[in-house]
Amino acid sequence: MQTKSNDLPPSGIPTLMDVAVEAGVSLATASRVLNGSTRRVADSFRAPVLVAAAKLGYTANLSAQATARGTAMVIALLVADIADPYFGRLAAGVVRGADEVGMIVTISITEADPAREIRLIRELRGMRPHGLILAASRKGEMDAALEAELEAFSRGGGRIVALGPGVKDSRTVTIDNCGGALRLGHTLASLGYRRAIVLGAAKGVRSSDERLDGFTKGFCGDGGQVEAVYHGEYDRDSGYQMVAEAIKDGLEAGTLVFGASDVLAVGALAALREAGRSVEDIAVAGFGDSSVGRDVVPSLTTVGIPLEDVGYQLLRAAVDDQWQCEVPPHLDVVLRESTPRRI
Amino acid sequence: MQTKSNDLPPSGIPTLMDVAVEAGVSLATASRVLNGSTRRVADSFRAPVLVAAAKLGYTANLSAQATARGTAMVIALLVADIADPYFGRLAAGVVRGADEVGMIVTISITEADPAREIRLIRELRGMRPHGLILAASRKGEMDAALEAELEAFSRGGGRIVALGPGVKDSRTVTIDNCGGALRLGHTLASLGYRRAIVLGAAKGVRSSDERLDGFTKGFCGDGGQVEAVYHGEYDRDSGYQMVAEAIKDGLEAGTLVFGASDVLAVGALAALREAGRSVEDIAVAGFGDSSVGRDVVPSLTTVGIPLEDVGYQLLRAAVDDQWQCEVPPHLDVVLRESTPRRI
DNA sequence: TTGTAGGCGTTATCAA
DNA sequence: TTGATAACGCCTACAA
Repeated sequence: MQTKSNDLPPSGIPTLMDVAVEAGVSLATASRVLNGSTRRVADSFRAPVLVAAAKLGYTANLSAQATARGTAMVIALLVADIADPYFGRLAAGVVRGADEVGMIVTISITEADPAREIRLIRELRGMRPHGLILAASRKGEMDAALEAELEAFSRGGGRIVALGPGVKDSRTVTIDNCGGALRLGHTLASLGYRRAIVLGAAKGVRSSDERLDGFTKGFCGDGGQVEAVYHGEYDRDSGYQMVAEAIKDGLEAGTLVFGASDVLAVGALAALREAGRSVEDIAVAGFGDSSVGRDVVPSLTTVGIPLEDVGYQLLRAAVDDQWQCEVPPHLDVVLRESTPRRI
Repeated sequence: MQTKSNDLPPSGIPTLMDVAVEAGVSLATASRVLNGSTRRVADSFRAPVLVAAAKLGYTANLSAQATARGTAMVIALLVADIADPYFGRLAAGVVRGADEVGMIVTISITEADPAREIRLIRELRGMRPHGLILAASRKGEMDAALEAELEAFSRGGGRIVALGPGVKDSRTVTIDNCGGALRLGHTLASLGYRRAIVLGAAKGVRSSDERLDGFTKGFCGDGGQVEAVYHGEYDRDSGYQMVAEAIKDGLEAGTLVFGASDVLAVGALAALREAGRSVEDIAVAGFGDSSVGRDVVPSLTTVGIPLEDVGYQLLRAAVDDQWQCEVPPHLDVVLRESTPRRI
């Protein structure tokens, strides 16, 4: 039919060349009509190409496209643990946004291990992704090796987006931990609470520090007093332990327990229940509004984080050409049964 | 220093060529030592290449590699909703396995929408991924269009892995819903329960049907009796509604409520609590062992699914050359407070 | 064992 | 506007 003989894709998958031949146009023309180009092509050429592509079931080879363009339509997302619903919700927002702009999201798990994170970035870099989203909660300072790796990525034209400040060469999206916790402290003080103990992750974990600080500001600024600060890990058992210890230390009736994360608060609830102390006696509040807070008994007062929105913002930061730092989303206090009114 | 002048990577990112020049060897040699090849190269050549690569911070361009090889070191994972911890845990297993073999995982969300799923597969196909993992719970039969899309992928040399049977040209990994539910029914009957009502998702959702069937077999085979079957959605509110209705229909003391999923059971628990009925009166059991079951009060009896292992198996099925169907992992019954002994 | 050269599927430059 | 043709970065027969 044409000069070239192959009519059916020889190797299984039709290529742009197959389409061009089938449509009787040049490779360049086929490329222009099928894959976004600024240049216009006459309808008399455009139509047959479209027809041929549809008939052959053509799909652009993204790898080839990426090699030719020098960058792939890929966003690499790094989280600490995708089994954790916190990161799951975040990832959902990222993927939704990526879908809107025709990007593909790869996902990698750092396990909160800096060395691992570096290795992953190095591997990922090989894909020449359009953007790199760092959402693994980082403890402490940036490693020099990490910085070098990021610098290399950025020098290659990739965009770096970080959840939380402190990453060089990056656009940053923030969660207003401090503000949310402050409002929580304020609200609870206004409910009549005057004494509190607070539970955080290890010292130096930023989100924990911010939440503890914010809570303290809000609570104390309104007449409350923080009587003890415990540090552990961000997990349920740790919350349990810390409160068990607090009980041993002697916990006055009417005290409020604030956990810097919902899992901490849930652990606290369990410890209190086991010790036979009710919410009328010792109240509990958490942070994050993970789904468990709704189903636990008593249901948990907490601060909601619109994680999916945050994920979406992270993605926009990665793809928008003229992006500018938005104000972090407002975090709402969610009052439930675990903090009954005291006055 | 060499014939070619460029010593520093001109465009930002060093290429294999840069490494070869720096090391004073041919492109082919550099390729062989850096990127896996069966051929051996003398140490006197290997060393300088390694040094040069390290010095330049070389990373293979995965896209170029993929175009050259015709297939990318990528596994495309499709789930219904990554914000759902169920899929989150599954994804964690997939990613862990992928990491072991140096593969990258892309993640896409079907929202349980078949049309969307087809579109996604079509897009993904362009990446020439090594494998495609279909883990979005499918309701009903396979669409012909989907089948065509999968066939095209498979014809191009890609491997298809599905969670649950019914997908053509695919390797299948199964969750033993029926067996797990059967054991649960059996166990509860042996605890003294004799009457039950069961809560499922919509008729036709396979996992729900299997769990309901299995439970019924186990429970009735052991002297129990299923008195009513309710169908709704796989979510908490639906569980709440169905039980609220059941209460209206009249729920005898001593009855057991089995929800085909933990979220259903948690909703059931809430409805019972609101109606002032305790676990001593009406017991509840779920399926899946999602984390909420541990923290809810009373804690929830359920069947554990090792979802991360399942994810890992899915990945192995995608990458192992001589894979063979393994027996599905054993699901353990997890007895907790929501089903106190009746005898 | 090493190097040369052609090919992978696209894009982009530059004449026509 | 269209169409050759040279990149893009890498792999791999094939020849040395």
